[in-house]
Amino acid sequence: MEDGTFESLGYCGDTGIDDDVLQWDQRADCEVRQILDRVADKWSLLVIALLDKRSLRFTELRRAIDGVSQRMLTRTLRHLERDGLVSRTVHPTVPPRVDYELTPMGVTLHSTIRALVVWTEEHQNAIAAARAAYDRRAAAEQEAAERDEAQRLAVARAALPIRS
Amino acid sequence: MEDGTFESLGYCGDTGIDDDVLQWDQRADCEVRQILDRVADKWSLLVIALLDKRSLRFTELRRAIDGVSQRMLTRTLRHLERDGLVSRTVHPTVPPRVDYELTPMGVTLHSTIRALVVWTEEHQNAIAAARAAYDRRAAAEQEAAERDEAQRLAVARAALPIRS
DNA sequence: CAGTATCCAAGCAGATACTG
DNA sequence: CAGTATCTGCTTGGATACTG
Repeated sequence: MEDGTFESLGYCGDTGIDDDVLQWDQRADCEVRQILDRVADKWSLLVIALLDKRSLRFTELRRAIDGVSQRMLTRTLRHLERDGLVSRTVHPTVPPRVDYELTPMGVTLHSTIRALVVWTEEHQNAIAAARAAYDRRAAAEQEAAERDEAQRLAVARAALPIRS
Repeated sequence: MEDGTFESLGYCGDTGIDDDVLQWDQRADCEVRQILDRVADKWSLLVIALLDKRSLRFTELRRAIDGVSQRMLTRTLRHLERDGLVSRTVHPTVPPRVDYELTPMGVTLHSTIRALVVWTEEHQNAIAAARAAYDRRAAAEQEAAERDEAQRLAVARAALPIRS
């Protein structure tokens, strides 16, 4: 079984420093990181959103999500299950049937996430504008640099003796 | 210049389907994804948190964050700048001085993120417990499987004629 | 100081094949 | 059906060296 997530905490534990600004950054963040990593990965969010409406079977999720490979869906579900956000119920029938549903904690997480979604919806235009502006500036600079370069080259060539 | 983030949207655009559950999942998420990816990556969160208190110079950030390589810090800052969350001010002095600070939009994002941080702080115990429980169950199953295997092996060996 | 450029290793994620 | 196992390419991120 491939894994990860066990040793990947980085620096946690109590740092004796708490010097400057980094109070919650170091302390809280090492916890927050893991949750965020869970929340933010490509599929978790989709799964949580889907399961918020009703419990679903493995294949229903697979079909609903579209781009996901069964490997990734399995991994995602295992992680969510491990974190206590999703519960997994195996019905011992033939063929086997497995239902996934949000735990109460999973539901509260989903409503918290909604705040971020709302923020995003409210600001997506501003962000798109910012990006467009940034890219425009970058392109302009790029072009300017190329003009400069051409200039320098032309000057250098003119300064050299014509070689045959 | 290495990049990414430009072509990485996956399927966006209007899907004519809106069949089932996946209304906001497909539509909103393809926008939300990019923001979340920004918010969730290893360093962005730290940078935003640090800059929320006061504007900082490149090296101040570098020192404050500790584990970050200058390459990653630069990338992170460029991304945040492109999204209009952080502003970059170059003072044409010698040696050069560059200040980074949160834009108004960056500030609102930070307060939104706080909700997630709060959620995490409130639930981190529950999550830790869930993980411990999960790992315990997994370990137990693992062990059981190994006992079974040993059993089967012993039986198989007993059933075979003693060779030599 | 504040970067950019290049190289390289590790981990993530997809495709495929197999199983209870 | 609901997975696990394996192989592999590609992206991500760190280390290092160089520049305006």
